[in-house]
Amino acid sequence: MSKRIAIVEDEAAIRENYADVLRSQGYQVQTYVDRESATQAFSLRLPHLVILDIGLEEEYEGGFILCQWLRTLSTTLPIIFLTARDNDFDTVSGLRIGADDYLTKDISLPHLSARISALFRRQDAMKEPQQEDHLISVGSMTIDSQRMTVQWTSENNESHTIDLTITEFWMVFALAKHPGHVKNRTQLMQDSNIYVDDSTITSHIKRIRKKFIKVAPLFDCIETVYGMGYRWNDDTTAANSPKAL
Amino acid sequence: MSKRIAIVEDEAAIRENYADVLRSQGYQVQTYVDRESATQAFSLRLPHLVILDIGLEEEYEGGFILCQWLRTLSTTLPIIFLTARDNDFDTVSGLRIGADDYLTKDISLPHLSARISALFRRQDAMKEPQQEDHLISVGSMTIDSQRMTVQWTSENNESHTIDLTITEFWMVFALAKHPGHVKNRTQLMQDSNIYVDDSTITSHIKRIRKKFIKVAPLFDCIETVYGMGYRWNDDTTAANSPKAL
DNA sequence: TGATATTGCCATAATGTTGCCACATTTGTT
DNA sequence: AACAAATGTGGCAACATTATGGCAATATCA
Repeated sequence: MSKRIAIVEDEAAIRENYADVLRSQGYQVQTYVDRESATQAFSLRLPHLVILDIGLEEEYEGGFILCQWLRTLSTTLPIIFLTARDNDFDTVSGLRIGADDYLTKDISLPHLSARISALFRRQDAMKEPQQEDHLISVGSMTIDSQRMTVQWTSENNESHTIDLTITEFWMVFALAKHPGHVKNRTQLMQDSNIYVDDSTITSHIKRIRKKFIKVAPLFDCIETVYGMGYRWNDDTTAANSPKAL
Repeated sequence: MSKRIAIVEDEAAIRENYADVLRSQGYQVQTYVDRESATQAFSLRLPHLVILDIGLEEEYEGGFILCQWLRTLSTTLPIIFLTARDNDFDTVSGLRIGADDYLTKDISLPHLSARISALFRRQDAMKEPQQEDHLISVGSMTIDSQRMTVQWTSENNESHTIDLTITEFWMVFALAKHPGHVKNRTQLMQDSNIYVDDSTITSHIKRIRKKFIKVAPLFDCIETVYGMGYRWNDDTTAANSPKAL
């Protein structure tokens, strides 16, 4: 699932040099010699980043044309010009046309690679800015109500997805929404939109615990409060809890 | 509503020069001399873009520190380093720290201004949903919403056209637009502009899957979420881990 | 117009989920 | 310690949802 980078450059030596370096950084790199082959490939599938030379063989401004055409396809695709020409006029034109960066070929490879990862960093950061609403984090657990998924991050920082059914999901949701608060069986039923026998709630809790323990053997966030119901104990809550029985 | 740009720079001449130029471009510009005053102002309200000098009076690396601090406040705020130092080491460090661009002070003003507007253009483009984009790539799939075509690129890098009907196309589009998000049957109906029996949605999914599997036998991007609906599982989405808050 | 493609829906099979029971275990009380 | 109440566990049947193949109705196109 690494990012795909496309390089459009007519000079073979430069092209392969950059391609090799980027491949060694873990990117998937495809190279194109002229505008035509690039156009053809891009209309089938867009890469995650395009690096363009301006002059392409006969086409003195082939890169510019390609950039403009790409921008009609996607307004968000990152485009970098990488060219021998070093003059403000070209730079400004390139940026105006919709490039995200404009670099000259005397750039060092670490520098290029740093700019690329900065561009990707920015893109990833922008991807989900307003996602906060659907995300609820409690201790090691993250609930996403849009994806309807629950993720558990273990101590070694690996994150596992807990595969819950709808009823189980709503029950975890109800418990985790107010960590430390005891919910009795009636409340849990209401929150999960079911009306059933008390024993059924017990069964659900049983299955939920089992699913969590499967990926986190030490899981004990669902505490049973004898005679009252259940309570979600996140790691921090447990530490701050004054009474231990 | 014009964008607010903050400049943090200790040399008065340079500071005012840039500020004037940017103001003439229609931006609201605030200037700060040292890290302390900038920190104070940013705590109250973040600008839309920050331009930083690295060396601030006594603080040789004040800009770096400020950048790191800003990144803890916002991962998306555009930050540009503008400095006299011209060496790769600083550039790469700056970009690593989370800057979006790193420019030297000998840059021409039109060039600077072009870079700023390119940065804003990118930000604005990412804010809007991909509605505008004709081409959307999700994992191995590329959707052309104008030509209403879907391409699938297999592992051996061959690309196949998936021949979908209009209804099927809208359904794939609706699912792939938010990879990982669960869509129930009602939502799918709305997105596909049809109002039919639930079972009909099941049938459509069946036919869509069949068509994908015909060219990609291992296709399993459409996951059924029992009792909730369907979800498009992009290869990259699965690896998405929850972020720390 | 006929030929073809698309669509909605049904019957049936396959699968996933839920509710609850019997029994074991724990907890709180006398 | 003895007891009653509450909870944990495994399992299973009932139920709900989805998958599949097929067919008729409708739409589309040559």
